Amino acid sequence: MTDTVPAPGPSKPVVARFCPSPTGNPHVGMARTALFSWAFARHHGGRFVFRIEDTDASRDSQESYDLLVDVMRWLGLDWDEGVEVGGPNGPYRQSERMDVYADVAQRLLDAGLAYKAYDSAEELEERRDAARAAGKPSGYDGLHRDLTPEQQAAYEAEGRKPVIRFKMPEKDWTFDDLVRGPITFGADNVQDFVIVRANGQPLYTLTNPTDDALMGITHVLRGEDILSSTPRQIALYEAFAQIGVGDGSTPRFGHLPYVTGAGNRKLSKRDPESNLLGYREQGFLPEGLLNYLALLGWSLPAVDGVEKDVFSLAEMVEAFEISRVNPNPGRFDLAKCEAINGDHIRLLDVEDVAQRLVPYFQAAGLVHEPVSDEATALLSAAAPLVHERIAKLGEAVDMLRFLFIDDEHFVVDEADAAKNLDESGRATARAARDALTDLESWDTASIEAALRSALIEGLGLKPRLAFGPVRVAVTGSRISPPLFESLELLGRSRTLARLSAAL
RNA sequence: GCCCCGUUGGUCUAGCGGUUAUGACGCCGCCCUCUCAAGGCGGAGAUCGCCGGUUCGAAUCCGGUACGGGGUACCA
Repeated sequence: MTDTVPAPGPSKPVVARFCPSPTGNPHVGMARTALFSWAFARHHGGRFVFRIEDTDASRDSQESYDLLVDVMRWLGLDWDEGVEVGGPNGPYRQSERMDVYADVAQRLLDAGLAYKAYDSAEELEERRDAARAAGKPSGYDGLHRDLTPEQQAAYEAEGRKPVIRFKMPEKDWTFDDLVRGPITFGADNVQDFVIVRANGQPLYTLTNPTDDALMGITHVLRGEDILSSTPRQIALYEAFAQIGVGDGSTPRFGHLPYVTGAGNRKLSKRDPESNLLGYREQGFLPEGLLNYLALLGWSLPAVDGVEKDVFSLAEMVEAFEISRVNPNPGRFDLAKCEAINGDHIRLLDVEDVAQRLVPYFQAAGLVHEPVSDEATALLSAAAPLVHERIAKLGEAVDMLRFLFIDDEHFVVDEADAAKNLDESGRATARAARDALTDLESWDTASIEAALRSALIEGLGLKPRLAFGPVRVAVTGSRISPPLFESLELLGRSRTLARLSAAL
């Protein structure tokens, strides 16, 4: 359980996968699972498969599917095989593979490894309650395990539709979890389970191992929530070996801890906090979000005793050792996520920042489609002013609004105006206007020199008091990007107009 | 009820039998400074869930126990 994880067979290359079901919005826990599985595959030079498990028509949606693909691409977690890109083991949407599952189920039935069970929901519940009351595990009791053809016919005659249950071999189940080490489930605690519903639809319990076997998956990294279904899947693999589904091997399993939210609960799809799209809308960088998510349960090994918590995907791939994954759940801390994201923004070239800002300014209606050369130039010139001031791209919009907004829509924050543009503030603004009116050269250095001379030397003001009124009058807020640079970008006429308007 | 997993400052995390228990986020203070940030420096904050055991020595190994989480579906 330390160091490199051996592949199941000798020199068998790693094949990992991510296989969400398309329900609701993509969430952060999902992204973390995808990231770890992806990083594992990439670290070992293996393949990464992206499959969609849409076997539950009542919960799955096309919209959710589209979002999933979109978000994986946005994150930059590329897949070698799977949905949208195809591959040798397709199709990769389970809804398109129903014939495969029907065939596998039939073969399990034929081999006597599964059976039809006719229990009604009420009967099952009754017996479950009884077992519970007796202090025993509450799974299926195997009542219909060995029905005779006559008994089956009798149930059929009653009009009962059978489910197909897999016949669990009676033995203890031990597997060596990639992140948790050896885990054992006693024979009594893993009962026969349903693999095909009464209406003929296969369940996850069947489709997931079937596809993993058929797609040659060697390492299954998934959420802790399905840890306890692992013995069933292992049993199924052993059955597959008998009926010739897959290559007869069983993958290794690793169960990743939860990402929890504000309480201590697993972050669910319904928590707004967990919505991946929300992070994109706010201006999280994929590299920032992924970096933070990586930190939830994993860390880059220290080099010379120095721990590094801001890193690139490439660095993660290089160092990603599954044995370093922490088994205990981690709470999603938005403040830290933002801090890490801010670090990544600062790591970007300014020009890159300017480009990435475009969609946010468009969404705010400050830049229009198609993007004009002027807008591009202004954004490029303005990006340096906010580059180290934002933690999320979206924050740049408010900071730079004064530059992009047309003069009719420009508004000054009332509270800030009240404080900074009182009588003396207006006098300061007037002096600033006068000093700037005939300035020879409209550039940052000249503007600064002129204002310092007029306001600090001329009026004898402290810098803080001198520039406050100008800042509020021109940018609309007492908090702004650096003043002189801002004025240069705004231009002389607009600057003067705003100063005048403030008087 | 039964089964499984987990437990190091508020949060994340390092640690693999001997450390003044690591770092990050957050918080507080100072410096820088035209505001806000960024950056720099410093600080507070952990009897490593608890009880026993092994050992010269335990956050690290073992056993209990408490608490938290998950499963126990014709969801995944």
